[in-house]
Amino acid sequence: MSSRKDPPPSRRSTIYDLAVSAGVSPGAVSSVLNGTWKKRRISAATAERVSRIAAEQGYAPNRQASMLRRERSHVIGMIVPKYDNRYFGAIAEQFEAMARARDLFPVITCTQRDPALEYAAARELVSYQADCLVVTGATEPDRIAALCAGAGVRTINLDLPGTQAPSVISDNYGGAVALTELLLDEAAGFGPLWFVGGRGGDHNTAERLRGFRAAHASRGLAVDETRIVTPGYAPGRVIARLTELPVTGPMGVFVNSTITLEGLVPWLDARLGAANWRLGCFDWDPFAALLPQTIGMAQQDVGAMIAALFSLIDTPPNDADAPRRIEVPCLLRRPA
Amino acid sequence: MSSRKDPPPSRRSTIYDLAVSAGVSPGAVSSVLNGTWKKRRISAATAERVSRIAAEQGYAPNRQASMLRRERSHVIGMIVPKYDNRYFGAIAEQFEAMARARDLFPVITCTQRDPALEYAAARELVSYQADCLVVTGATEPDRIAALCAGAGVRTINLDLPGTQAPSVISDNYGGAVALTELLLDEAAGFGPLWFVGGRGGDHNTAERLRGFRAAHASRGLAVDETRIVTPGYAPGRVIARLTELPVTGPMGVFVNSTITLEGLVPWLDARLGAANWRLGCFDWDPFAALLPQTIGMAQQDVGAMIAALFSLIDTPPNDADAPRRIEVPCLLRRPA
DNA sequence: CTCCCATGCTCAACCGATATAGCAAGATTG
DNA sequence: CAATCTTGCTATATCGGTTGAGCATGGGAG
Repeated sequence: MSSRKDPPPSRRSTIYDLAVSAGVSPGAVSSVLNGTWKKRRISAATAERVSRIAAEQGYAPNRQASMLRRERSHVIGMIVPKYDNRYFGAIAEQFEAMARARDLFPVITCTQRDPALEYAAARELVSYQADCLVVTGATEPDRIAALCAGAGVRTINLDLPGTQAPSVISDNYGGAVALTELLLDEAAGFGPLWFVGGRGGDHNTAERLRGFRAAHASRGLAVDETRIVTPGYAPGRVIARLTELPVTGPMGVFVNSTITLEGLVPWLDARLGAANWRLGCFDWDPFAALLPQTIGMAQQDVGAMIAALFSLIDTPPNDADAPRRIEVPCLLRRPA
Repeated sequence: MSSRKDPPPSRRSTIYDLAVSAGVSPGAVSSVLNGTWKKRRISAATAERVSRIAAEQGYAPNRQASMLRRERSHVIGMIVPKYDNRYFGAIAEQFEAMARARDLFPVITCTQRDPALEYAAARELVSYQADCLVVTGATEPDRIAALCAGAGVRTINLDLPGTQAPSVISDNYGGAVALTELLLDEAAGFGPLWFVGGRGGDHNTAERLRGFRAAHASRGLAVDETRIVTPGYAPGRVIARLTELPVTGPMGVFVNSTITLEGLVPWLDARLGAANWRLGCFDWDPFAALLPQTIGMAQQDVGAMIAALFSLIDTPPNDADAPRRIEVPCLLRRPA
């Protein structure tokens, strides 16, 4: 029959309830449920009985109490700017999966590219006793690193590097060289290349621009400096700047993010006609890859980046004075 | 000079440290920092002094300790299937933003469309004492609702409805009617429409199919049952099924998700040629909207859905026996 | 001058799990 | 048969905030 009505339905059960049901002490219950029972010399029979009763009552341990007492919380935090593109989406998904595989509890929070929110979110995650915080694409990673250092929380930067903590980033330079060379090959008839999107001060944009220039230099080609347009990633700002410039005729464009591309495509189609421009984009999107103008996309290797990230997390930071920087090569994707 | 070396750098400071620094009791510090100091008759002067010292020492409260003692944790959990499309990305972002605006701590976890992981993640969030759990696009929402009911945690279903808890979903029927009518208008020359993607048993697919049929019926058109292909959302399975069918000539396709579409586009382009097919898609993606074959997209109104979700969260569930279902109209988007 | 109340705090008992120290009973050894 | 070891547990302090109860002090009323 249904013995489902026995436990008080209002409050969730604790190890004390289980202890009463099982006729043992709360300490014994605790050690059974957290797997330390062999070390604590609880008999297999008792362990089995307690586990069974816990399962029957649908017991779920109170992590707050557990974390309060334990040394490490097993929470691993991540802040991420947005979920509106495949790159950060993949980062979040794979980070979660790898964290779970290590029995860590991942807490990801999205900061909307807002520096104040980035900092506030980092504070929150410190309050939640995260053992480690992964700072993704942050505008001021070092400020967050300082905050966490004060609280004894490890930080690792992802996507954009910092100087106070180890960083895992893409080889933006190499990816940009490859993408630029592809554009120079395939969009040769579309005039000197444009470089569109990103912030000038931003490390990734600077590196990609360096690659863009290097690819030109290696072919003895000059870069048209008036065609470098980096007023930010937001399409609105990019288009506003482009509108001020004499944009006519065929265009070959190195687009610095899918976010920028999203607004750029309809604008260029309207301005030039669909046949009169070609693009290469840093970052990959499956539908953007299918656009007739797309020549190639530099896909950041999220799998390798997250693997590198966890290799840093797993190995203790033996030299505090030399924050490492790991650069992961990009994958150049071309339409099928 | 730098008084930064005074506190022990190893451990983070607690209210007890602050109490010593400020010359008051830990209880007073607590009430100052959590805003209950007026009610507890702490003087403004003391409150200010304590706050200042806390800020100076970079104090961050231990949420675990706080949650352990408090009645409500202020944690609000969400499980979400994937981050690889705009729909769930927008859901996650807007959920976070609204939760934060209410001073709740959102914890979102991604379950990879895996029923076992959905259940495990829900258990975890119960262990983290979430006050409320939002179950998004779950295959077995009622199983999770039962789990949470046993622990006294409220649940609300999102995207896919359940019977044990209130649900906020799109008006899939209405959206499908509108999208089908658009296809019947604009892809009239492409033969009887196909309906591709989704699981037959899935509530959303069933509703969209109902809308698809209704739009045909209202024009006196017959639906070709052999052209309804719903072996799941994964492009691989859809293409495998299509490959068995006599797919030739022009096609007009109602695509049941951007995930399906992602694999379908290159396949149809290769099979039919880019000019010989048209699509309407349930769910929106900015780049998919730019494909030359796209006639329209039914965009689920995430803003309205999340608003409805929080209206349910904010209002107590007065009638436990009648779980409400809120259906939010979709937005029909057409290429510019 | 006493009574009463408001003010501004302190005290201490929690919340639930963890971990160290230790106790009782039986098995083994000399 | 005492001494020692092993087994299988219990008792309890602790993690860091929170919160109801309560204790001084000072001002005003009677």
